[in-house]
Amino acid sequence: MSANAITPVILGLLAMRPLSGYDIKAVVDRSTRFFWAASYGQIYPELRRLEAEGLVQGEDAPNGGRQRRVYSITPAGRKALVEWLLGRTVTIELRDESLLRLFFADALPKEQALLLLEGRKLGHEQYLAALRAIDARPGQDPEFVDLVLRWGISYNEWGAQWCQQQLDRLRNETKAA
Amino acid sequence: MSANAITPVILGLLAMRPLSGYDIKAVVDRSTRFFWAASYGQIYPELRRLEAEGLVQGEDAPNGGRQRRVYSITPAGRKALVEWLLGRTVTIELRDESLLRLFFADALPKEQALLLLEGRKLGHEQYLAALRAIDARPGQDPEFVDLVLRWGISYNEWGAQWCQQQLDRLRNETKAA
DNA sequence: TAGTGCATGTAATGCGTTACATGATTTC
DNA sequence: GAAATCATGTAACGCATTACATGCACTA
Repeated sequence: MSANAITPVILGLLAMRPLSGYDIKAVVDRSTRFFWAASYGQIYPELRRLEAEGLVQGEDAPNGGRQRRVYSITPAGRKALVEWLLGRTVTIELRDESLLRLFFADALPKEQALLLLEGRKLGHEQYLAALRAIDARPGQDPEFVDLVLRWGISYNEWGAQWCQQQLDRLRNETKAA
Repeated sequence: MSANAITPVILGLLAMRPLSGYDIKAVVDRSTRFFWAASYGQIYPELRRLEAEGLVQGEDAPNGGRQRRVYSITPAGRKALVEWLLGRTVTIELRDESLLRLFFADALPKEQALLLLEGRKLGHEQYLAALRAIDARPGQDPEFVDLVLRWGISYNEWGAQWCQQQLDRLRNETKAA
């Protein structure tokens, strides 16, 4: 399997149930997008490539006159998915602009630098609200899908708390000095 | 300032001290790389562009016969940096392959799925070791640079603990069932 | 004198996003 | 009948990484 970034996403989602390219995009936008995004420009060509490799199989399933092609995973596709799941992890990339700002915040007066920390805290809280809205259906999802959602919630709770702690610490230092 | 991804990194680092393109790459590889990477292919062209815009200023500073050009930030560059620092944050992207695996781990037998969680925990612990090695010089760095390093350490501590908690929980559930 | 580190730079490549085009169906 | 949603697909664009090219200086 010569993979690119969405390959495992497609195989992983199709391993749960058959989906069209459109469906895949919609599911990604509600789930993995938080740590792994995807666009049509990747999905459709990749579905065709995976079908040519025999890892997925497409079937025309129009809704009335509206064309629609639904893909299922093949046994070979399942095998490729498991191999990827058990292979060695490489990518743990974090691209966090708010953290970058914090890193350079010494260029600001202390007051304004603390504002950046408050902004970051707010970001975590908003993210948290979005994830909790998704969490409205307990027990609906497969166990590990749910686990990752919990991760997102815990991470943002932790992140907001961390910001608050640092705000308290830095404000005390300022006062003490 | 028409900015791309490394623009603020360059301005931010030059606000601390003058550096060559080579230096910038080296500093990034030891610091921001954990949440914001950079390559020569970005740095050198961008330095020239920023110089043309008057945000940085280069000066030839050869080491013997070895050419070398050191850049400093200009007042206009400092202004642009502060604007970026106070502007609105957008990018909070997480691209975490280990999380993606966890998300699809229902495709594996429970035993192997738990192995993924253990692998993630190990990843956090290794990351932690790398960050603690950097932490060997307390008080050497500017306050907020240090803050971000602390963030990295706390984040990985939290992440490893979270993995352990989930491992305990999932193992108990399996036993109870 | 061979290898490593300092130092700059570009061309090719790969990749993903954005924007656009098309058209049917459902909903208000 | 307009707007939103379903549905597929591609071309252009932007951007960053990789690989390569060059050459000096130090050190083992």
